[in-house]
Amino acid sequence: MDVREALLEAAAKVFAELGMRGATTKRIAQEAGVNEVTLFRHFKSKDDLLQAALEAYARRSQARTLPDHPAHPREELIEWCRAHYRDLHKHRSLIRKTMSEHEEHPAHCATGMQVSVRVADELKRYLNGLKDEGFAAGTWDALAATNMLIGALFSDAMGRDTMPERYPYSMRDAVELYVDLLLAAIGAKPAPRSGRGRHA
Amino acid sequence: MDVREALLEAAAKVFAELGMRGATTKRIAQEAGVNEVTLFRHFKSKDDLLQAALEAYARRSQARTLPDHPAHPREELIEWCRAHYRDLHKHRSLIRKTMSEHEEHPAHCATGMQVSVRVADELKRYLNGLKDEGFAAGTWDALAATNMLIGALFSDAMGRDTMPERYPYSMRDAVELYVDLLLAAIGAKPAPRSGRGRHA
DNA sequence: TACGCAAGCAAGTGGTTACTTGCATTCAGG
DNA sequence: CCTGAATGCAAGTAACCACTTGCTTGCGTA
Repeated sequence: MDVREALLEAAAKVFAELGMRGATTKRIAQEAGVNEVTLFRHFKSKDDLLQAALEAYARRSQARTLPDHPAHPREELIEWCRAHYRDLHKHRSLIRKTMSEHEEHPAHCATGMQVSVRVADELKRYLNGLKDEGFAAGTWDALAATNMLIGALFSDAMGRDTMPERYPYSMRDAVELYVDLLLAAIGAKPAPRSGRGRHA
Repeated sequence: MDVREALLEAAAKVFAELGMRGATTKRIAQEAGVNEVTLFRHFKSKDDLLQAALEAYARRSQARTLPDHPAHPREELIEWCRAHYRDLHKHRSLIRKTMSEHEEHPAHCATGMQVSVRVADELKRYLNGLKDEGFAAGTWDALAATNMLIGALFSDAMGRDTMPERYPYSMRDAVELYVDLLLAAIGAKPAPRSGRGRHA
């Protein structure tokens, strides 16, 4: 079923550009290189197609993992955040459109947001690990710290093109800046200066 | 010109619900309690009306100010962030729609984003003041810290209804949690415990 | 009273939308 | 060679869209 696959991909792309209302069946079919009628032979409605496309997107973006036991917090966090940031930035249009569908198509919205929820869970687990294994002192809330870091990455990835004046530093620097601020916030030791940055 | 005012308000409301494509002239006129033709007598096109409505929104949300010279950083920040968070949460639908218009209507998007840019400027100024006047030690980047705190507030306000599982704590607690994390991040003294929280 | 302005109303225009129908084409497998 | 499934194509339907036109109505003011 190559056609079905092409339609899902085309739907996601056109949806990212034009949103739910703007993504017409005609345009999606064109993008997929098939006849509009074929679209309706594979999916019973436009809504059905978009839902499937967003589910495929959510399934495709598998969870990036952080180590079960922290060893080099700064390096590990930076590498993970960089990967997460790349995903956010790459799919920023789709994410923006998905969020804005919350009022009219809550199901579509929820499907797209699954990714963020999984990502946040993973980071929270890791930060709790930092606390448990003595890498960070103090009485901070792991969930709040998680949401703060993910929120910084998210806002940066969403706002960098819509408000460039707010983000004069590079995307690469951004991740390090946020991670270092977070590490300071949770009272993390300045890191046992070992093999620095060996990230993709 | 009471009708014009009503149309601007109605346009913003309907746009927040349905987005640019969903906000039909018929629906906006209905919401404003006037005839659809009247809409076109006041604005030369739907695009024109929406642009004016977003400009009115941006103008209306005047800048909240932080003190020129910090005295009680924690209290001042919490009060200011609470006000900012309230605005974000109140207008979250409109903000989401505005952001998602970036590809198709960059002008509308830019107009709506002005608010955020002004808010970020104000916070950055204040954080630099904290550094200059010895309230916070260390070598942190004021812009990154600004974007981190605003990003946390923004993501929370946008995500609280679309991803409730990520935000089990109350909106009120959220602001304090983020502010305290930021203060720790920038090495702020735990505050000269004076007259606590006297916020609206 | 007469004028002019703002608004309402009914109708229409030309275009687009999601989705359907009927029929012709291609092509792989028995 | 025949069958059946997947696709293309042309056309059509009923609804909706932004926007226009022509005419009427109400109201303040000169």
